[in-house]
This record gives sequence, C-alpha cells and structure tokens, in this order.
Amino acid sequence: MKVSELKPGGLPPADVFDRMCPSRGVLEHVTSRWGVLVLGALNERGYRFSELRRKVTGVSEKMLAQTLQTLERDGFVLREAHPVIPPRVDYSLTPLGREAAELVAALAHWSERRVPEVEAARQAYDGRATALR
Amino acid sequence: MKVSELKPGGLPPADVFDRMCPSRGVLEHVTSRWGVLVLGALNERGYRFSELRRKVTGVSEKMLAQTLQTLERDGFVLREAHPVIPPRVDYSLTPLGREAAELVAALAHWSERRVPEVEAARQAYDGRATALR
DNA sequence: CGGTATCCTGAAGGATACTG
DNA sequence: CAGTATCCTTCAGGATACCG
Repeated sequence: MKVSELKPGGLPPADVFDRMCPSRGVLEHVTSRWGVLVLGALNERGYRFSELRRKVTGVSEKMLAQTLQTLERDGFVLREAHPVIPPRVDYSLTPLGREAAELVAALAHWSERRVPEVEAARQAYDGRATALR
Repeated sequence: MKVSELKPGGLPPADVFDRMCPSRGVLEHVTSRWGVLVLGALNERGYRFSELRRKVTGVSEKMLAQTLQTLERDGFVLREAHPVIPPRVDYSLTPLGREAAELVAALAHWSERRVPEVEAARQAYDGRATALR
C-alpha cells in the first residue's frame, strides 16, 4: 500500500493514460487540432480575432471561436472585449496558459525543424513497402 | 528582402501556421489524439502491442495499429516483429521519436499537474456564464 | 498474439447566412 | 469586427469478423 493512500487530504494521482482521468481531457484540449496552433500563436504575442484567423491559416470562424471559448474556459486564454465600434476583442495568455503554450510552442518548433528527417523516413518506409509487393 | 531568400541552397523556412507547410502535418501526427499517448507511453519504456492497448485505455485495436503505423512511417517508432509462436511485436522509440516523445511527455505531465487549476477555472467560468443569464 | 478488412455511426468541422 | 445559427458533409473512430 502506498503512503499517499493513507493521507486523507491527498488527491488521487492524475494519469493521462487512464481514460477516466480528467487530465486526459486537459491534454486533449491543449493538443487539439486548432488549440495547439492558437496557443502557439498567442505565445508570440496577443492577437485580435481576425488577426488569429489570418495567422492560423485553414481555421474556420466557427472552429476558431469554439477553440478560443474552450481555452478561455480552461483558464488558458484571457478574452478582452472592448466596447467600441467596430467591435474589438483581444486575446492573450493567462499565466497558466503561458505554461501550456511554452510547451506547445517547443513542440511546434521541433516539428518545423524536423521536417526533412520525417520526409526522409517516409520515403524510406514507402520504398520498403513497395519493394515487398 | 531576406538574406535567406538569396541563398540558392536554403530551404524555405517551415511554418506550422501555414496550412500548406509540411510541418503542420508533422505536428498533427505527434499531437494526434492517440499519437500523444503512444509517444508518452513509449517514452517510459518499450511496449508490446497488447501491453500498449492495456496501458492506453480507451484506444481500439484499429486506432492503435493505425497510430503505430503512422508514427513508424514518420520515423518516430521502431517496430520489431519476432517470428515466434505466438507472435510478438515490440515497439520502441527511434532517436528522432525520443525527441518528440520528451516534449510530448512534458505536456502530458503538465496536464496531470494542472488539473486542479483547470477545474477551478472552469467552475469560475461556468458560474460567471450562469450569473449573466 | 497481433493484426487486417468491412461496415457503420456520431461527432468534428466546413460553408453560408445572419446579427449586435 | 466579431461573432452566432443553421445546415450539411466528411471522416475519425468504434464494432465486428476474420486471418497468419
């Protein structure tokens, strides 16, 4: 028996590999298709809605709005709506969001750097698969 | 005009925010729903197929096989099939895959640690939304 | 054991139109 | 400008069956 189980105040250890653990959902939000890119962009600087839309190419208005809402609800993104005409809404990272964004940005930059290696691996794999037929 | 554009041998800079950039696809593979968890698991140690299936709860055989194939083709995962009866296949990380897995694992552990903060943020958000109605 | 093949459904997500 | 609402499509992914 573990010591932690004897502590009445201790939380159960989180485990992303457990499908019922809430940490799984947190991880899925920050690694979601558009969530990764929004966090990565906001890690550079604050953005307005339409700026983000142009920066993260391929995202629809609907998915961008939905992604921002999810990230705001999780406490990662700060939404500041200015009551001016035309409307203006600024998005930025909270301290919690910055932690996630730094890790996500590291992954994004790594992906950018390793494209040649990945493409070489794919060619090798496909060549081998073809040779077997 | 940038200096890099003047170098004949220079590759175009990769940009995950550009929907046409191959780095976008690389990032999507490593941050895919099951890809994250498989990389995270393999970062701890090598696993057999059925071991992974039990470790990563909620994944179907189909998705696990598909995810492993994608990661193998990208050069992240090494697949070793042993010709014994019953069959035995070991999965582990390549040096390239380990780089990705370290970054992914950092994100996974962060998610596990920050569950309380995220849940508090959600409660605050939902409470505010309800108060506005 | 470690898959592949087939079928099928639900949810993600795109297109379009509309609004404060 | 910054969304929301609606409709519609695509496809990730689950269930099942079968195979080396």
